[in-house]
Amino acid sequence: MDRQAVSAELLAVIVAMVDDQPCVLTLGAVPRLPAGPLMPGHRSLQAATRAWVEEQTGRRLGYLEQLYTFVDLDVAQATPRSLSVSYLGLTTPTADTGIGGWRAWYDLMPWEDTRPGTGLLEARITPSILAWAESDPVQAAERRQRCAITFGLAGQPWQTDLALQRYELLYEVGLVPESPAAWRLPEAQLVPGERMVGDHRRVLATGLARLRAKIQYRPVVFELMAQEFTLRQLQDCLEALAGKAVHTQNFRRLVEQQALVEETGAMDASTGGRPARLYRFRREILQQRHAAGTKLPTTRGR
Amino acid sequence: MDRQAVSAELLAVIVAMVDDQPCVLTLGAVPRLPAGPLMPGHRSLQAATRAWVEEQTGRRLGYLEQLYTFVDLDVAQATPRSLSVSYLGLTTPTADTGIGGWRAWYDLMPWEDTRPGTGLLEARITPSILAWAESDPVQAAERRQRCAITFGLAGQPWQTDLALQRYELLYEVGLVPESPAAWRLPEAQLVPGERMVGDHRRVLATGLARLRAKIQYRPVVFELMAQEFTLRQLQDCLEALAGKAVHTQNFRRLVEQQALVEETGAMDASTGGRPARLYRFRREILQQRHAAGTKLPTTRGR
DNA sequence: ATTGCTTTTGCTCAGATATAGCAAAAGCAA
DNA sequence: TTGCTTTTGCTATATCTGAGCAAAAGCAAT
Repeated sequence: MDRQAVSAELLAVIVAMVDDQPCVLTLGAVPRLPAGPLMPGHRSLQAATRAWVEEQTGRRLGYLEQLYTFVDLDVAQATPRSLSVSYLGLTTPTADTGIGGWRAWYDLMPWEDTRPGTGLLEARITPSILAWAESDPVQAAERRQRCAITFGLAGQPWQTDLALQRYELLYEVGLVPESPAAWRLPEAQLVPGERMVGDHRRVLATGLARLRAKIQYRPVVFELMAQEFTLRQLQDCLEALAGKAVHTQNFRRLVEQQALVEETGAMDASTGGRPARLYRFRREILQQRHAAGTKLPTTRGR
Repeated sequence: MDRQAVSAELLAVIVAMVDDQPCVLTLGAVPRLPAGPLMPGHRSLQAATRAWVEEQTGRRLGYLEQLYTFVDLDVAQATPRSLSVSYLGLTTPTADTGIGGWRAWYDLMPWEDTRPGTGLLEARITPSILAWAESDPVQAAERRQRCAITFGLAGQPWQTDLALQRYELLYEVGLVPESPAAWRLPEAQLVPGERMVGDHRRVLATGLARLRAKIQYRPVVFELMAQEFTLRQLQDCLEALAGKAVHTQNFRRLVEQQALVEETGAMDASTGGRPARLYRFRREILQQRHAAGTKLPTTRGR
């Protein structure tokens, strides 16, 4: 049997909030995700990932979940060469920066932040992808639909967890420099955002999408929060992760109703306005029921 | 660098409805999942899985999605030996059975079917796991909670998509024969259900859980249905997958409201009662919006 | 002290959804 | 025609959700 022996590599998307910005742990000048090969002595893929990240960054990891596995082909022979198993990890930032550094994930994919601001979508991306859609008369209708769904055009809602689909579309259109289709466009038209080594930006998009989806049905945000926090800080964190704003009062109602948090009794007066109560995550809830996440109150109006 | 070369194996949980029973494709006398190594010439993991399943069973696959990747350890040296990438696939059964055969998944894990019937849970499982919980005074409270959540005891609702957690609990308690803890119990106390090769039953549980979860937020059931079907057949299918019954009228309202299906105009008179309209899945919806799945109407009372 | 600004917190209201049950419609079989 | 089955339509009630108003509680400057 022509069974193929390949090397296996672990790849980690490690997320933390730094200065109220969602960041990802990267290494090197051209950013790359922490990674390392599977080696003898590793008892599991998860343990191996932990070991590599901790060795490369001097940081302890909390939450860690498997993302996706894909195969790297040998370019010349189109033969499997190595297997990459990617993981998503959540932590709180520590004082020492270790070897690696935190990089704001909206510097790496600015189009994922739709909070009031750049106008990047309207000004740059929408025209480009729509032009691409029309450029092939046969598939135009289908392509238009795809653009509308992934980027929330034509009355479609913006869906935060379609991050991967959006990256794939930009890649296909050639709007990111790492795409083979990028030569078709003048460099000035490319979408801003720092590129990464290999297909790491794609893996990052996968992690982003997974995190945004997961947050909605499992209480994982708290892995990113300090021990004590105000509801506003929690909201800011979720808004930063989702890249969109939510209705404050409804958000509070949702969180309190679910009994995800409890008051510590202390207050935080450094808010600039009325002092806010401090809360902590009720860890017991993980054992008391199969707790849901923090659904973001949506807006009706488009 | 002591980089480890391992072999990679693909493993597939292929599901179809056969005679209104959810079944999984297995091979061999002691059931095992279709599998095969990653080989030169395979362009992707997904393609490799397709190839293997089609070769081993002579069956074309429709939907296919990656489940999970884990590493098999060399028992003696605790060194990684091979990587298994598991997939979940959905099809409709064809007339020819190929080499493999369909096996009802509730024969493999009877406890996952809670529709009126066996009383397996109350009579056999609940007492055993509660006894296990109490057997360690220190962890008793915690264990009791875990049992209650995973198996829906003490007022907790039964959650269909905790199939993996339930299997893991049974494994830990030693109620399944493949568990190393099974020696502690007399064989008559073991939970019924055919065992599988290696840890395939665990992989099956993973697939089951994923399918049950996925059905709720993406319209994948239709991959298991015939071209045309009555709403009752659709409901039967979902009930069989979820292993629990739902309120018929509300189910119909949910499905129609979402515009997931459209009438074909034809009727099916073979129902035994009033003839039912035939429907088909509106495939367009996949392109028109990011369509949701068929949420199962819940019941308030426990 | 008062005014203005900010943020937190409490509350309400209308529209939408969900659960549950009643009952008629439409077939077959005895 | 009667009894049985399944499909289908409809309604009452409870709950949830989106949206907005406004008071409470701090700080800073006047």
